[in-house]
Parts: sequence; structure tokens; C-alpha cells
Amino acid sequence: MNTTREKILDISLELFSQKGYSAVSIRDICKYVGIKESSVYYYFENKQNIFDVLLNKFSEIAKGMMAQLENGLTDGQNSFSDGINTVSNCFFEQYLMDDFCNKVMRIMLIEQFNNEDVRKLYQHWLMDEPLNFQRKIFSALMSAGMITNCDNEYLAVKYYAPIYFYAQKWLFNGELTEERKESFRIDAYKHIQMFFGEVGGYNG
Amino acid sequence: MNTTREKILDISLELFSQKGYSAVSIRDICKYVGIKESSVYYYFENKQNIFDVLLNKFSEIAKGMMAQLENGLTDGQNSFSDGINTVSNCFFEQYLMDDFCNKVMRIMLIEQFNNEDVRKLYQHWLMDEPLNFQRKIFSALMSAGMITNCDNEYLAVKYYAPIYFYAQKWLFNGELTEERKESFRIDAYKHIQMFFGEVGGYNG
Amino acid sequence: MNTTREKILDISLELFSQKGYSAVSIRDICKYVGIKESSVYYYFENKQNIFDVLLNKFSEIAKGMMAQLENGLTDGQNSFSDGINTVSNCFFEQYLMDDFCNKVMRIMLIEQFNNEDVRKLYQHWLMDEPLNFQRKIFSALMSAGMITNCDNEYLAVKYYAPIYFYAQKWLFNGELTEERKESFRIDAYKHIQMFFGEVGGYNG
Amino acid sequence: MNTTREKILDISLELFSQKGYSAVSIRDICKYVGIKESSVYYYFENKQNIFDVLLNKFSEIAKGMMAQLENGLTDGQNSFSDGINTVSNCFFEQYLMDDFCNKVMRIMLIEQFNNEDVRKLYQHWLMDEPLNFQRKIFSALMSAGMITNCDNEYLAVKYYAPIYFYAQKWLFNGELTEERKESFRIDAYKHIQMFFGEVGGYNG
DNA sequence: GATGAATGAGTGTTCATTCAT
DNA sequence: TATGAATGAACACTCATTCAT
Repeated sequence: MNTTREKILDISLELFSQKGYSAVSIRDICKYVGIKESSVYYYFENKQNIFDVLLNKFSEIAKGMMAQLENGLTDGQNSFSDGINTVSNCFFEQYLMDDFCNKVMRIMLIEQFNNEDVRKLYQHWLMDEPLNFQRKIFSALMSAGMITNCDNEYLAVKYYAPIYFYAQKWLFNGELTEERKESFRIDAYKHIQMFFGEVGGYNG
Repeated sequence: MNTTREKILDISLELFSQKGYSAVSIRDICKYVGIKESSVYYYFENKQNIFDVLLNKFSEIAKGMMAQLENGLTDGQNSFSDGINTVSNCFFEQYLMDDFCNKVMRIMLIEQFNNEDVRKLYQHWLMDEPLNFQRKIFSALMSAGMITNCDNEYLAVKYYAPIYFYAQKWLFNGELTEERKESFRIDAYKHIQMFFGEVGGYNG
Repeated sequence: MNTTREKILDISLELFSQKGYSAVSIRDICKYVGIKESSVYYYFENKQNIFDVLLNKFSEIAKGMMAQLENGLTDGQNSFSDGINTVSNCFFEQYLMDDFCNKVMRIMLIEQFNNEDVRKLYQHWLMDEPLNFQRKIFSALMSAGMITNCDNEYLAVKYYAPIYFYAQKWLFNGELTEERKESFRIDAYKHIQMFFGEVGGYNG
Repeated sequence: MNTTREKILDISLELFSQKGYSAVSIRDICKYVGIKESSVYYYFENKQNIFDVLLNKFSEIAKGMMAQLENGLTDGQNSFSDGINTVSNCFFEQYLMDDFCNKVMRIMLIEQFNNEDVRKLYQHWLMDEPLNFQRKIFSALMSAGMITNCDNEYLAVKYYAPIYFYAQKWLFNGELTEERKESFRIDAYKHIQMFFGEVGGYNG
């Protein structure tokens, strides 16, 4: 592969996720990559293009992730809690806390205000889609009679909002250390347990 | 009074809240205010100073708001739901949706990544303080026997996270129209009603 | 008198002598005087005018000084060494080391390169005139037979150059402290003594 | 070679030596070099950096010059006056009147008041070092019995002060024309001759 | 593949000065 | 006497981008 191109992407991702798009200059990127500024233009049309490539890559991954989650739903699981755990685990580890995804999410969080397209992506992948997916889960659980029928729109928010809140608290600022990841897991899993305790299904 | 100074602050607030600090130039501000760039320096030391003045003004307001909320708690209210409504109303209308506060919150949301101090402010005024205040409410309600004793840390998150989520969804991007405010109110008040329905106290 | 005007002059003199004309702003001056920048223009046409007033004042003083020195020459003195001492003392204490004169000399030293007029003043009052005066002294001493006839042009340089050198070393940079003044006096008077020891007249 | 870089240095040297550092703008330099302002930053970090490069280059040359002079002292010379002439010639032609060195000296002369480091350099290379070197010469001459023993500190000043004085008069202001150089040579060599005439050694 | 050289447009900031009050 | 308000011109510097090599 073209390692220089990859390096540019890697370092841009890292820097963008730390300081945001406009606060990172081509100079900064090149300094870390170890090339001259003009060389960037051999691989990318312009600065914006680097950014776009990163976001597109993320969109692909996110799309795959959501598909995988939906498949996970229908797969035969031994038990209800097995299903919940598999799904949550996947969403947490391979999405919110995945090195690449986490960085892109930070970028989107920062750039959503300068860039309408980014805002839509953020809204889509961090608010609407997870909520939507959660709604489907609850629908399934309701039709399976595993939880009592109710407004699953609100149920999804009730479930997802604390996770979103904890993610912002632990995962989207400062360095993504193992400690912070663990803090997130503790808070999030406790929430899930409490949630299903109330809602009724979380007993295996 | 010094209208030019006020104008600079107003327009800076507006522009900063739309595009973030560094994406707004002194030239931009002056174009809208109708003065020459050098005139800005008659009123403010430098660009950062404009920003600081806005944040300080917000901090003062936020401090006052939190004090007022705590006082509201101890004031004799006719009923429990009266109290909740007064507090929520104040927090929503005069804080999250107040023209000035809302714009500063957007600024903090944007700038928290470029600026450690701002991140702390954001964390303090939009996460820790509201959560903290909520915890106190639940403590009071518990000792009054109005809700069953339980982990009020988690209770506060359960209560506040959806509000935070709805705020991000409706109040912190795009234009703050009446429609969006109304959508927020509907979602938020529904959540509050459901919450106290479950928790036990919300029957007056 | 107009004390504000005097203050402006005093402080300008001080600051100009420390940093040079262009490195001192009207703002700087006003900060120390305790007035607003626009007020300066009530007393002076512009910044350059302050500078000119100071230089003119110095020129007057220097003119007076040289006249006084020449008079001192013809005054009946008890002895040769009395005459030399009176003249040197006056030139050192009331000229090179006088608070006002010393500061203007520093200014001229700094500004001679930006300003042709200043360079001429400097050349005149710190090189040509002292040399010229010294020449006259030696002429007088020669015709009085007190020193042997010789090239008094060179004699003047031989006499004055070390004084000029010591002045640059001790009096024209850093703060003009009593210690530095004393160092200058020691070096300069030693030179004078040695000089007249060789030349022949310095024995009373 | 990098002609543009050289041009920037050449022209900066010229302009700085005429008006001083702060009175010369990047715009000025670029106008003469024939490049756009931003191009300067391809070759130099900032304006100060241009200045520093010039001063460092001078320091190197001055160091070499002093070493060469000291070597010259110990080299076998046919006669005493040969030695003096070689040394003086070198100090005058390749130091005080050398195109590059002369300009840097003017810069130092101007900037010594704005810049403590420059003042130290000036003091070092135009006062202390030459004086020091001269002292060594006189020490050597004394131990060789070629001049009578005496206070060689003062002797050095007696020798160097007039040269310093003539240098300031002829070499450090206005344009450095051949006429002015010649005037300096005449005055300086006459002084040297007279000096050694008195001191005793100058007869070959 | 990569770079040396250059640039146009822009940024925040300083400063002497003006003028109505 | 003094100042509040404003400005035009300048300044050092940054940055994304271009293009011939």
C-alpha cells in the first residue's frame, strides 16, 4: 500500500481529533509525517479532501456496524441477557471506544458547528441511528412479550440518553485511556442493569 | 451607555456561537458592527478578551441561576409538582433556552476542544452542576419521604441525561426557533412526567 | 507653569533615553503621565514635536555650557591645574553627567542613525565642539609657553578620545548610577593627570 | 546556491545598518529583494531570525579575525614596525572597514540600546576585545624591552581610544566611501606613528 | 513520488493622529 | 484643559495552494 498516504490519514485523524479541523495546518500534519507540505497534494486534492476521506471511511464502518448489530439481533442467542450483552459490547467496544471511530466521533463533535454536513453525520450516527436501533430492539422485546408494551420511542431515549451522557463524560474529551474506558463501562453497564431491572426483562 | 461596546459583544456572541472562536475574524465582527478593525481595540484588549468577557458574563448569570434554583427549592410551594415545574421552567426558559445563555453554551460546546478552561466551564455548568443540583432535589424528596430511598447519583443521571440529550438535539444546533424550543419542551416535560410517574412522587 | 506639559517632557525624555524614539509610543508616555493619548496633542503638535523640544532645550544648554567654559578659560585662575580642574569638572558634572544632558545625549546616540539632523547635533556637541574647545585650550597653553608647541589638532584628540571612550563605557548605557559616575571620574581624571604629566604642564 | 536567501540577508544587512532593526519592515526588505512578503518565511523563521543570522555570521568572522591577529603577533616578522603595520592593517581593512563587518557594527551601534544582547556584543567586539588584544601586544613589547614598562591597561586605552574615536567619526555614519576610508586611514596611522614615537619603539 | 520555491489572501494587532465635546 | 471615540496605514506573520523540476 501507499504508506505515506496512510500516514497522512493517521496523523490527520489524530490531530483533527485533538484540535479540530481548522486548528490543524498542513504544516502540522507534514511535520509529524515527515514530508514537505507540497507532497500532500500528490495524495489529496486539498486539506478538505483528507477530512472527507476520513469521514467517508467512518461512515462505511458505522454502516457495517449497524448492519452487524441488526444481524446480531436476529441471531439465535441463548438468552435475553446474552443478546443485550453482545449488542452492548459490540456498540461500546467496536464503536464508541474503537480507536478510529472514537477519533472520528470527536472530530464530528468539534466540527458539527462549522460544517452542516458533519452536523448531519453526527446527528445521524450518534443520535438518530443508535436511538432507532434501540427502538427496534424494544419492539422485538415487546412482541416477544419480554417487556411490557409501552412507548418505545421514549424507552429508547431512556435507555440511550445516559449512555450518550456517559460517553460525552468519559470518552469524548482528554485522552482515551484504559481507566476512562473502564469508568465508562462501569457506569454504562450499571445503567443497563438498572434499566432492565425496572423494565422487567433483565433476569436471563 | 456604550452602545458600540455592546454591539461588539452582541455580534461576537452571535458569530462565535455560529462558527466558533477562531473561525470568526475581527474583520467579520467589525463588518457587522459597522466600525473599523482598529476601533475594536479601543474597547477590548484583544480578540480573546471579547471572548472572556462573554464567558465571564455567562458564569455570573449561571451562578445566579443556580443560586435562584436552590432558593426555589426551599421556598414554600403549594405542592410537589408546583416545585418541580417552577424549577424546570426556570432551568429551561432562563438557562437552556435563554438567548444569551444558549449562545454561550453553543460557544462552549464548540470551543471545549480548543480550550481547556472552556471545557471545564462546559463540564461544570452543563454537566456537573445540573447533576449536582438534581441530586440535592432527590435527597430532599427522599428525606421528605416523597420518593423511595435509592442511589440518588444514578437517579440524577436518569433524570438529567434525557434532558441533556434533548437539549443537544433541539437547542444546540441550527437556529433556535420557537418550533425547536417547543419540540424541546414537549420532549422534556413528557420525560419529566414519565420519570416522576415511575419514581412515585408526581401526583401532587 | 503648565505642569502637564513638563510632565510629558520629563517622561518622554526618560523613555526616549531608555528605548529610543520609535520604540516609545504615545501610549507609553501617557500611561506614565496619567493622561489620555489625545491630551498630548493639546500641548504638542505631534510626537516628533516632543522630541524636537527636548533637543532644542539641550542645544540651548550646551551652547551656554560651551560659552561658560570659554569664559572660564580667560578668568584669572590661581594656577594651571586649577584651570584644568575647573574646566574638566564643569564639562563632566554639568554636561556629560548632568541628568538632563546625559539623557539627551543617550537619545542622540540612539537616534543619530534614523535622523540626519540628530546625527549632526551629536557630531557637533559630542565630537566637534569638545575637540574644538580643547584645541583652543592647547593653543592658549602653547602661547603661554606652558606646554611645548606641537600639532594641537592631534593633541586635542589625544586628550579627548579617552574621555569620549570612558564616557561611552560608563555613562551612556545602563542606569547612570553613582558608582558608574565614580568609575568614570577615576578613569577620566587619571587620564588627565597622565596626559598633562607627559605633555608637561601638570605640576601646578 | 540559494540566491534568494543571500539576497534577503544582503539587503537586510544594508537596510538594518542604515535605519536600525525596527525601522525596517519585512515589506521594505521584500520590495528590494523582489519577492512577496510571505516568501521571506520560507527562508527565515521570522524577522528576528534574519537579524540573528547576520549577527552570528559577524561573531564568527570577528572570532576568526581576533585569532588571526594573535597568530600574527607570534609570527616571525622582520621588524617591530612590520608587526604593528600588519596587525593594524588587518584590523582596519578586514574588520573596521570591511563591507560586511562595518555594516554589522553600525547595526550593533544602533541596536545596542534596544537589545541587551547586542549591547554585550558591541561592548565585546568593539571595546573589550580590541583593548584586550592591545594590552597583550604591549605586554609582549614590554617583556621584549622594546617599550618601557608601564601601566599597560592605560596604554591600551591611550592607543585604542583615538582609533575608536576616528572610527566613529569617519566609518560609522553616512556612506562608507573611499574618501571617508582614506580620511580614517590618515588620521589613524598618524596617531599610531605619534603614539609609538612617544612610547619609544617605532623606529624599526 | 516528492520537493523547493513562491504566493495571495488573510489574521490579529499597534500606533499616531483627528475631532467633536 | 482634557477626553471619548474613531480611524487609516502599517506591521509581522500564517496558511493552503501551485507548479516546475
